[in-house]
Amino acid sequence: MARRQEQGSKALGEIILAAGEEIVAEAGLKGLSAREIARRIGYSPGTIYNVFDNLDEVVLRIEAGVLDRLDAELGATAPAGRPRDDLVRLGRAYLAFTHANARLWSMLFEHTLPDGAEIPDWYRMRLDRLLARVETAIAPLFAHGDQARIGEAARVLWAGVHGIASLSVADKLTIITRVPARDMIDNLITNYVAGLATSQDV
Amino acid sequence: MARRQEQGSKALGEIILAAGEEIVAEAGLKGLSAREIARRIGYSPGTIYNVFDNLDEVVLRIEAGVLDRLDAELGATAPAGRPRDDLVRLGRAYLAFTHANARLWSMLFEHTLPDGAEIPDWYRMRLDRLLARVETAIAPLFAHGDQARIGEAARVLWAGVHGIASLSVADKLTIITRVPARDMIDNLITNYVAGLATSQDV
DNA sequence: CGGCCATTTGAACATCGTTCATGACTTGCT
DNA sequence: AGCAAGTCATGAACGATGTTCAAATGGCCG
Repeated sequence: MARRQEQGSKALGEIILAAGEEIVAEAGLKGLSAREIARRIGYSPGTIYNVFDNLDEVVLRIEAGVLDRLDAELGATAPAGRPRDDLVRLGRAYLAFTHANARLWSMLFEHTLPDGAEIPDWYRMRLDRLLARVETAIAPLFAHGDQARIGEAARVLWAGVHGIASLSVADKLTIITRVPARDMIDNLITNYVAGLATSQDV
Repeated sequence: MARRQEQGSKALGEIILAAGEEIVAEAGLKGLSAREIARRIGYSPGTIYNVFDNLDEVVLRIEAGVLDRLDAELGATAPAGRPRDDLVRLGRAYLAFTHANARLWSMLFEHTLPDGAEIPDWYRMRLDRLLARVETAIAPLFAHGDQARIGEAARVLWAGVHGIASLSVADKLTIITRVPARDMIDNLITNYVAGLATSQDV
């Protein structure tokens, strides 16, 4: 059998990625396998390796799609120039996304490349794009053009929010009186920004 | 062949865990397999299942050992009653540990339990023990006995530090001018604590 | 109609987690 | 001492996995 390609008008690669994403959303990264993808799309396992080098590449590309969707959702909240509020909006949107896409989002951190492998540029660019949103929101707190400090603060805060969301989704951060992750993120952002204000001025 | 148990004076379970930890330290969670453990300790794969229910249990117990070691290292830095300094000391010790034990520590977050499974109590207790250290260090910033707020702040800060260390080890947080994770953690703690001071008082 | 060639296959290899009937040994009792 | 009971370890077996690649297929062009 050959020449099937045109079936859905979508390229085979996209069909594979769509099926893969579906699997991860349903069963987590552990449920993903070349054979399961093949089963769903009605191809044989070998076919996947005609399109991608290996499963890691498939995973990485699914992740890229997730990052794109996250970026799109964050884009819905336009910064208004008030750092705390803008950052809280971003943080909440981020948290909402991680909960609405828990398994897909967990994948980004459960998955690790084999030893030698490097994170591809097109992946790193997507991370930077997300960070740029945080930088934009936080920038008013710093002297104009102090890009180094802005970049650091954005990464610190972003990583912090990520840590909360991460531990929260994995349920590794419970407290007797279950404080919602949302409150924790508000707490982090509010206090961090307040702290910045004591040392830094517009 | 039976009755080998006493060989190293250590119980078989401990031998398995030691071998497992060695494997993860060398090759990461992906390198761990029942068969590889068996190979190293000179037993057959089946033996491991006489001691543990499944590999997840082995992993969880290795993780518990790592948490114990981390706790021991954090214990070396006794709090002096100055929150910012105490917290920075904790944060740096934490970061140092994660870098000295990168693969073992990454395991804690790469590994996820199958769908139904719950995190065991003896595991959760170890997390709480770590958090208690942060609570102790941060407590002076709050009104005596305000345990709820102390608990929340400790978790917020701890998760934040975790996020930085996590993204840093995974190399997912680079900035043009590579800011060291150590500076980022100092930055987070300093500003968060300063922010707390503006709203909260002793 | 014939042949080229991109596309797809599926068997094959080495690995994995897990189970469990079988066997080998120790121990304790008579 | 001899035997039974009980403990511990085995390793083959099952159904999975990622990955490779020679072979088979079928659409297209001449």
